[in-house]
Amino acid sequence: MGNLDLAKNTVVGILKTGCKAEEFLGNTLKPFKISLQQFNVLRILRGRKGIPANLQTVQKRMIHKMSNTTRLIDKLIDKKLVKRKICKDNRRKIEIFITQEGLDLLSQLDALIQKTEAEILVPLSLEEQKNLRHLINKITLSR
Amino acid sequence: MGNLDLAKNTVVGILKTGCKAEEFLGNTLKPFKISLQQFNVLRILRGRKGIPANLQTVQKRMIHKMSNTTRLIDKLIDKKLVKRKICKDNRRKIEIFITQEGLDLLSQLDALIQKTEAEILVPLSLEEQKNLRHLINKITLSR
DNA sequence: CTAATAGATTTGTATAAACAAATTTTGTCT
DNA sequence: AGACAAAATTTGTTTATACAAATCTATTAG
Repeated sequence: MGNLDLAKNTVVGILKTGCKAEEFLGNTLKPFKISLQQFNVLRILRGRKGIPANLQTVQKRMIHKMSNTTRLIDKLIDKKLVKRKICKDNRRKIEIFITQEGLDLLSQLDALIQKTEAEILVPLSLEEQKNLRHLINKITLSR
Repeated sequence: MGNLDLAKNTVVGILKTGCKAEEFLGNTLKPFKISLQQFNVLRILRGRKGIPANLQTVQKRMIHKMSNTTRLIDKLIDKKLVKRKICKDNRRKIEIFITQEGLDLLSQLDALIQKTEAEILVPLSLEEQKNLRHLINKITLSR
């Protein structure tokens, strides 16, 4: 393959791969009635191990930078997967926690998601996966 | 970097890179009031060089597999960038063409998009870009 | 302490997408 | 030709997203 349209082909490939990953992960999550974005927020909150997060913190770590995190959290609260808590003491910004129900759901999903990730990457050897991760990190970490 | 969470990190990286590309391209297109998906459909139609496409054909080549291509095309028709044509002769499926206005818009966008693609890939050398394209193709072409 | 300001969060509204069902078209068989 | 089955397209409805404006919180200056 030549490199006449290298950048174009590469970018289109990036988009397609992203779509494929979203599709696969979305399908895995569908039976559990949560979206990929909601799932990622849950994982962010779990990663904080009890330390509360405010909206801003969550937003910064989100993969999909959407303009409206409030409503996404609202959805998770409706599903009892997340709690909003207001510290009356210092009236700080609202703090967000994952509930036990949320943690349970995540631990149920962990294996399934891992399987899906493997499915997405099955065309690549371990060496190739490392290589891909390295190249991709160069792109995403260069903000 | 270890490979304990290799698959997970790689997939998250894929998602992030995809989002970054969508963001950059979307921002480039914003002043022109068309979405990335609409832009890609226009490019698909241009690529057919006058040969009409039916919905199915377009849908198959689309990067973002969405459930409703009809309305996306409707939007493009509203903007006069695309035409729907019905061959009365054989009553075939509806055929879709890009208009001159659509072609003009694309040729206006070509340079800008090329610049944006370069921007996205700027952290990578040419060799790395080729490498990335190769790895990514393995993933997307393995359906 | 109060006002002003900047930053964070929420709300309102318009637009787009997902999903399912209905309609239309195409191909095949009798 | 007519009827059925399969595929393609459209439409209705619900849900999610984008964007802008409004509200609220905390911080700083007077």
